[in-house]
Amino acid sequence: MKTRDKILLSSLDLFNERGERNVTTNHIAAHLAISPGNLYYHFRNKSDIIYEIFLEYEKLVDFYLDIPENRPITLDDLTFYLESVFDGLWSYRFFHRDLEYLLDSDQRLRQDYREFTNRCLTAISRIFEKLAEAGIIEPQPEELRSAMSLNVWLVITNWMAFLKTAHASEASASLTLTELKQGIYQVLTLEIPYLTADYREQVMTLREKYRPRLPDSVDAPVSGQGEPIRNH
Amino acid sequence: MKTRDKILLSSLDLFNERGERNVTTNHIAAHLAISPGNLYYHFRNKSDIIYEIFLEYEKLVDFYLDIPENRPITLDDLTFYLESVFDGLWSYRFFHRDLEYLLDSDQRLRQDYREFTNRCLTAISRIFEKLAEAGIIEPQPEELRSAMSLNVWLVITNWMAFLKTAHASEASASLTLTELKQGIYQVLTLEIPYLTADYREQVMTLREKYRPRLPDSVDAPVSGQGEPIRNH
DNA sequence: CTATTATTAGAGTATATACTCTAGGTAGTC
DNA sequence: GACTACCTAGAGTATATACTCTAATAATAG
Repeated sequence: MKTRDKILLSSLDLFNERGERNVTTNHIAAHLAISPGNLYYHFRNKSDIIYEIFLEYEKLVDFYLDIPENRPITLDDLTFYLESVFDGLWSYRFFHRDLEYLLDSDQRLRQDYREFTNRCLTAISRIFEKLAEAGIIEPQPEELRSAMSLNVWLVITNWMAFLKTAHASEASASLTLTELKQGIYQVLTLEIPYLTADYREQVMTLREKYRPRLPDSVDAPVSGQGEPIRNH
Repeated sequence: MKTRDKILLSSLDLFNERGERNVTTNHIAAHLAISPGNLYYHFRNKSDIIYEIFLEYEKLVDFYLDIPENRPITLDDLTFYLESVFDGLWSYRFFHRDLEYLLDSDQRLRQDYREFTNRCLTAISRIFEKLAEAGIIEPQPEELRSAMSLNVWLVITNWMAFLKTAHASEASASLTLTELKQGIYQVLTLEIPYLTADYREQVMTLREKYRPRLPDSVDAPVSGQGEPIRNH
């Protein structure tokens, strides 16, 4: 594998694991056992590395969110969208964590991310439209649909961050797939009221699959003392 | 005003304006025209400053979210909660921006924030319950109510961040009150399906007040080139 | 084989950052 | 007036960070 690609991969891993803020170019080079000079031969600066990683992320999500226009949408499609998007979020989770800083540091990224967001919002809205066409949800006026899409976007893009903050320890290792996928549960919660009678059962069953098990519950009552603090 | 309090105020201002990451203790001291030594006489380190600011924030929100248990809840109460919470978010907006990093750097903060989140979720859930008791929304089973509360929390706490990313320029000055309050519009969108016939009109009218004006619309189509980039 | 280009090492640098240390002032109190 | 507790200045420091520079080594083309 090309050094350039190794740099991108390692950077992504380290960013995800420790947060972009805590990962320096020297760390990346050290992790790959290459020299800083070598790293800077392949990338002009840290921003460029991040930008290229974003392009990959963007491509991945755009690929997942390609809505077929020649056939009706199914519940399987919906499941696929949700699973894929959360997988993508997981793979590039560092990105949303430091988003504001990253956008402030790179105007290209800001511009591209803006357009990316708009594409996603459009896609979500289109999915709602097609779900309605398929008789899975009731059709909604454009204005409501776009407000709902925005809410879906907010829940999706911030679910990971919420999970991290809800945890008693900073170790990302403690994040379980169950918790991650509980994001799907939350998104489906948004759709419940709009389900048609025909599909209500099916979607509720689907949602149930992602329901958090009690011991993991993040919003459990805190009447007790909570876990004791470790590793401080 | 005591130097200690001036430090807290200036820090909050600078953090909000430029982001915690971009504000050093030296900046804070310089901004107040005091020496770094002076600053460190009053605070052991940067984390302590942030922690105290969080305590203020926490107190403010806890105060706002005090649910009266001796009388039914009204639509005015709901408006007050929403307005207050968004005002609070605005005043301490730096906090949610760098939340993950801050929690990773300070275990006290992590623990407190966890409990704070849980109190807020409980309060939101309680508001839903009382809205149902007041006949404003249909009563919902506990499980749905808590999932909905979590969604409300996600929308509220991340609305500001979304706005910032949706903007073409990094200048926070460009954030308008209209946009900020559009967060309320988004939250009320979540409640629409649950409104009772009796109150539907009223709530929809309330929501309409926060509806974004078209020129400011953040999710406007991007078919054009978008605004030209300035100040880069 | 040679000339050119691509890649790499690794020492080095300018700047920044969180924080320390010492010495000195100020305000109140007996 | 002297003692004490509080407050402040400002120079200084250890460490980190993003990035540069030079020289050497591989790879490739003709």
